Amino acid sequence: MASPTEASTFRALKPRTGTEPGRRKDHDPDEVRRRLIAAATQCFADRGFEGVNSNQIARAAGVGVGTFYKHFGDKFDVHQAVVLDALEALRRRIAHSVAGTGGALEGQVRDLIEAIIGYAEVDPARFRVAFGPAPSRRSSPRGQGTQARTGGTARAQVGYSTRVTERRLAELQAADLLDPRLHPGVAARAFVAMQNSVVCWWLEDKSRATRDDLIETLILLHPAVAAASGADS
Amino acid sequence: MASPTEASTFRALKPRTGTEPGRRKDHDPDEVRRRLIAAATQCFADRGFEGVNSNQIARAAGVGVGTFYKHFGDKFDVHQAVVLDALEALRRRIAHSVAGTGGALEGQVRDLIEAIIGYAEVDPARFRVAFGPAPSRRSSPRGQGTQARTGGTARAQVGYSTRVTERRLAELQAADLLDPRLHPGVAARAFVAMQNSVVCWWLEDKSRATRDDLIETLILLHPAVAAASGADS
Amino acid sequence: MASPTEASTFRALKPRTGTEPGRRKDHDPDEVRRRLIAAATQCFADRGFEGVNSNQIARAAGVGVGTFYKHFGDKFDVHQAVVLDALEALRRRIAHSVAGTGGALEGQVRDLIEAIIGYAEVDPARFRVAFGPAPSRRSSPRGQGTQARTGGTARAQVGYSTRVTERRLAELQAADLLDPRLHPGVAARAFVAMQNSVVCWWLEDKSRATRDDLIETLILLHPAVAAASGADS
Amino acid sequence: MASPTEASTFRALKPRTGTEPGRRKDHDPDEVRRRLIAAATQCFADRGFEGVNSNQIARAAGVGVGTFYKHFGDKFDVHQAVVLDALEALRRRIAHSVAGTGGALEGQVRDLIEAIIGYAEVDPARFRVAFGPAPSRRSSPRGQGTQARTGGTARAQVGYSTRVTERRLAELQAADLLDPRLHPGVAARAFVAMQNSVVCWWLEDKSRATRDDLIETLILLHPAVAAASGADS
DNA sequence: AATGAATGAGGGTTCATTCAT
DNA sequence: TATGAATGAACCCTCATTCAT
Repeated sequence: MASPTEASTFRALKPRTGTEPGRRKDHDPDEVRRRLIAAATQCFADRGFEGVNSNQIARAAGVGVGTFYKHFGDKFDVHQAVVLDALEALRRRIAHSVAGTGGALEGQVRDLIEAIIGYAEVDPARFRVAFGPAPSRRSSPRGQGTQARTGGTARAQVGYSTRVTERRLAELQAADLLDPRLHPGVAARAFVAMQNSVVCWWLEDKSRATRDDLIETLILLHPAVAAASGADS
Repeated sequence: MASPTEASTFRALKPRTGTEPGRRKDHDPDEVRRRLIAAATQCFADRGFEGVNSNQIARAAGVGVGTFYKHFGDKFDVHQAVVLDALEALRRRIAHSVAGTGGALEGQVRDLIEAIIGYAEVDPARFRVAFGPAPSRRSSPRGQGTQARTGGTARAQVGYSTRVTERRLAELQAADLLDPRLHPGVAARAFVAMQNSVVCWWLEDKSRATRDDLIETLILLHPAVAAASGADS
Repeated sequence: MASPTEASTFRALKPRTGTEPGRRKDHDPDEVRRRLIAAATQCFADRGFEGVNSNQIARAAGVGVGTFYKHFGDKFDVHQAVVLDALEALRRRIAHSVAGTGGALEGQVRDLIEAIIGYAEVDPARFRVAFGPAPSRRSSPRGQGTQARTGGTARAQVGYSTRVTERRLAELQAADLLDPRLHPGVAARAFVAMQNSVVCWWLEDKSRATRDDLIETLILLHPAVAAASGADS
Repeated sequence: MASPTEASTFRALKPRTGTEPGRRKDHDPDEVRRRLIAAATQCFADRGFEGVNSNQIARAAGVGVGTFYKHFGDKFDVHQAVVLDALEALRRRIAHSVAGTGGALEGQVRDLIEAIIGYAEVDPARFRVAFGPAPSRRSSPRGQGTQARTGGTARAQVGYSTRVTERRLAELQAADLLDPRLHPGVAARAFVAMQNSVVCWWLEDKSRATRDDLIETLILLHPAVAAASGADS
């Protein structure tokens, strides 16, 4: 009866397409979303954007693939979400940190950089995913052939910080506190790139430089300090 | 400068096999390799690293897929080769350009940056491929399971320029010409990142800033200028 | 005509549960079922049977997926229901239309065809769904492995009209009013196929032929007319 | 040495992504294509268009999936190819068959129908696939929402026969040999639909009618015969 | 040496179906 | 009773890689 032969009959009946569904584990509707984002962050940080796939992220979040696609259009979408979350968290941290500071320019810059590095230390995985190299949306599956280079995600990622910095530099320039030869747009982009690159690199192996080396160096290279005019530096 | 040690960084560039004298332009293995690299550069520039595959590169080079694999282990290998070639070309350009310059520090920096931008303008596709965001080697396929983050290619790419810059900064610091708070390793990395990011961004749309804005800003932000000590700046 | 036997062909049309008197328009199970069928009809007409899924139909009907499965086993079931409803509506229309007609054979055929086309014009979406190409039940999922070709739905769809027509033709043949070489079964099937095909084609773009062209042609090709014996045509 | 531990090391080396390739089984480049078409024909005939997938077709043809996609864009493409091949084969058969016939209209029609049925008998699988219900291209994977209804394949399938028939009928009408009330476009479409439907139905179970019943009935219902004008019929 | 047809693992995505609420 | 979040098998298709020619 319980012969192997019968066992195979059993197997033939089991498949029940439609699969084992919905034992609710959680109740909060976007608790799942959060779990997915967290899982994705960890996966991206560990194995790189290209090194993970949607199934793995879903599994890591403890949900089915389908659930992943209920929440995000694709892998790029989750990445985007990670970036946006990180940006918001960082923004809050900066706002909070700079809040008190009043006058000294270098003090402000120091606060900013301390905030950034503080955030990177508190949540290194998220920092690296959000501010490390941006994934480029594979031009298009079955698509026609648009330019790929650094997809829209990158924009969002770097765009915000860049714009804020650019505006600040322009103000300083208008107030004659900054070398007029400095182009705010270029400088802003430059600073964001250096900051992201350097902090991610440091996170990979903190023994590469001390926290202070990092901070002091970034301060010295921040456009507002590096190109400050007047009797400053 | 062109010491044997440094030369070794540029592995396998033109093995210079004995075929030289009677080379039939089309079947010279070197020629094929060059065609493959050129095709890859164009493909990567046009559709992004992720947007192309080895077959397409082979086709673009006018050779069979098999031939591609005779010359390169995979897509990453060609990319590596593009980077190496670009690095060598840039190194030559810089060497040539800076050669004459003797004294003024800022003058040297200016020459360096002019050389970089000059190169970017002369061969923008190659510049963007070599100095734009580095491809990350997908961990799983054929891979052993290592950390993915910015693969070995990135190292090579950014490593050389970084090391050179770092050494230069250390020298300046030793000569008391640079703020001692600046960490040469961090600063070097920061400068290379900003330079790559900013120039690639500019190449995408040159109307974003004038050539001069770019140059002046990069000079001002170069560690050697930004953190120069003494009555200089 | 409306004998109990025939009525049984139309299974489950409006179970007429006891809820009738105090029915809250929105929660009457019958009302829900109707809404689902209407939504399905529209979806199928718009995007094709393969182009829609059960969730979309449920959403279009303004109910949850679960509710869909309370009423129908799957997509094929709703399609079946649409067909059955259409068949019933068409049957009523024909019954009504032909009712008065007494003698002339061609007159009867004309009435029949006018009724069909009239119905197609009144409710083109339903006509196309019910009488256009029948969906074929995918064999594997949940399926046992039977031959797929034109699933059971098709049977119902075409079967009724065909049987009625076949019987009618057999009668005419018995009365010596029809060419004896004509095989009623084949002819009935042929007529139903041509009628469905032609009317659906016309509905896609009515400028393809005038309504009259359609009617006259279908009459001429109706077996009872085409193969009429005697001094008729 | 040959401990279980080591075995697992082995396993880790084995996968060799890239898979067992290219032992050439055949040499003719489009022998493979033919095999794929034949396999597809059989699969479609057996399990319906929706009942098969590209992997199954590939396997049935004794090739890998990749090879399938080398030859056809997707499942619809093979189906198209089957249709086109069938159309061509049928066209040749008809051309050959009707060649000799000179005068009598009914004789021509009989030859045509005999040819069609002859073809259906010789290659029933192909006939059913090519002239049975056409697959409708799933509006679009990830697409926007175009009208789906009977895709382009159907067009090709039915279009050719229809156009030929239509032209023929128009000629007869011009020659006053056909009832002027008959609309050639409608009639042609009607005939093709009835013929396809009836022959496919018959092929499913030949005991449904004799070969002769089929032929005689189709002749009687062919527009050129059914609506012949003059003292003919 | 060069070729390119062939390969199949694996990625992205859909959807019929269930069941806790 | 109605809901709809959750599920994962199954689908389509790509592409790195091999090897017979």
